[in-house]
Amino acid sequence: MARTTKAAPVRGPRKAGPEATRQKILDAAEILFAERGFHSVSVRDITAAAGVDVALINYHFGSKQLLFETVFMRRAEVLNAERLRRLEAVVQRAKPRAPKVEEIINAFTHPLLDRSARGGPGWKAYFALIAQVNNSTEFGGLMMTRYFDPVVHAFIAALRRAFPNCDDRELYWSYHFLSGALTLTFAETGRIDNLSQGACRSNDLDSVHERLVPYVAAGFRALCSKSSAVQGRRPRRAL
Amino acid sequence: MARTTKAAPVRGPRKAGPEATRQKILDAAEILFAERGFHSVSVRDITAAAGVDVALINYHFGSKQLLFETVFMRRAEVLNAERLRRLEAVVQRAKPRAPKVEEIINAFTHPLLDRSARGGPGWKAYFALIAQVNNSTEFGGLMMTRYFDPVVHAFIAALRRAFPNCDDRELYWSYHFLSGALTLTFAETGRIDNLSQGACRSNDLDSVHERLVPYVAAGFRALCSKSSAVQGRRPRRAL
DNA sequence: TAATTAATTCAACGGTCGATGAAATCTAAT
DNA sequence: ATTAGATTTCATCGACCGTTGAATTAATTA
Repeated sequence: MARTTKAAPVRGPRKAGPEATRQKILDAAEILFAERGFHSVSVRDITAAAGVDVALINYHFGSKQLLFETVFMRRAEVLNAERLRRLEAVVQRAKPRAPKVEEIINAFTHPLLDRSARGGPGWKAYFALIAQVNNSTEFGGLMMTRYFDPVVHAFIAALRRAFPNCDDRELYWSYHFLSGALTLTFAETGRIDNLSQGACRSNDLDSVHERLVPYVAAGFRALCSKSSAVQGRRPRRAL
Repeated sequence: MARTTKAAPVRGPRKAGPEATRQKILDAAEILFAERGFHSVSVRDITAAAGVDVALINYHFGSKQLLFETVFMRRAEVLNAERLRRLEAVVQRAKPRAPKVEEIINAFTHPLLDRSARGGPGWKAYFALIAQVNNSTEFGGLMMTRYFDPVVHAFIAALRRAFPNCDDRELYWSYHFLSGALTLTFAETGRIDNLSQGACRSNDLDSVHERLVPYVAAGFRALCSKSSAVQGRRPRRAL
């Protein structure tokens, strides 16, 4: 099994070493999982791309599945820390009032879209992976909940104060729509490029963000503003 | 190879026959692909669930990949026909004015959400499959474009008349956000159930639809109404 | 330097994968 | 009933899967 002793070398930079191996495996796995999904990537694909021996995945991570979860977790912690920090900053700056909806949404989305746009290929692959996991019946509910629930709850709490008369269900469904729009953006499937015949580009994340924030903010306001938008909308004609 | 002669038996109901075999395979494949994804389902899984011999997948469909595309195509044609019909009806009824945005969106989404809610397990699985494909880097851009572009172009055209002064890019991005929100809904991952601690249920598609339409309509209006929402919003502070 | 442990390499395990050729069975037309 | 063709069954192909034990090398400690 993997290292059972001596937490970490705690030594300065070294020529190579086990930690470098771990990172090479994680980096290669991240990109391959993002491109082709968990099941269609073999451990031999990963170790070949990382330039290491096949046995090292099981030595360092225990199994292919645990490697997958390690990939997923690695960057989640970095992200969540910054998202909570930004959210807190926005809330403090607006006190004693609630922040604008756009500011709350931006605190939630900017740390993601900014890294996908400018964080390098590792981050780009990571978000493409998130897009797959979020929409998969197999992993979706469990893994996203495990790693991202705290930050989402903080996000919802901030919005709850911005819409004090709003039923929680409206907030949750509004978040659900934001989540779908955001993760499809991460996937960068190229579909919008085909559809618009080049007028829009999947990888132009700054353009997406510029539009996502007002779009979603308007959606939140439509559902969550005081007089519940859904209840008294119209005689509830058949869907 | 598969049937090369005699287009179809063109005979009344029969006890079994090759067409029944084809349908049993398609039904089993649809559910398994939706639950676990293309690569983690084996042809033996499918033929076992369908109660037929392994060799029949290659005999009737040529390969596992072609079976997948047949599953994808089978219900797409039915859907697109009804969506175009509904859109046309909405446009005709509103003449000479453009229909309300909500009506256009509803013509696009209702045929999908209604079947996912009340069409039986085959339809439910089919939409979960769509959710996976739409967000996958591997298949997303190509397959969605191949099978759904015509209806999306008709949908965009109707919205273009509802927002006559709107740049096409705003329309395409707005559609992109709708697509993401809609397909995450199809996935029914159970995430929103966890997040809301039961207040919202992934499988309550009527509640989602009630909220999706006004949410998305508000988003479209925010981006697409006359004075371009993005251009003159604010001094374009750094994202 | 010798002993100890961590890290890596190598070869192989049993199992499953998608696919297919040949034989058997069934159906339809003569 | 005979024949021809469509469909199904069966056995098996070579390739690849995730994982692991044993041997080897490198690093650390005594």
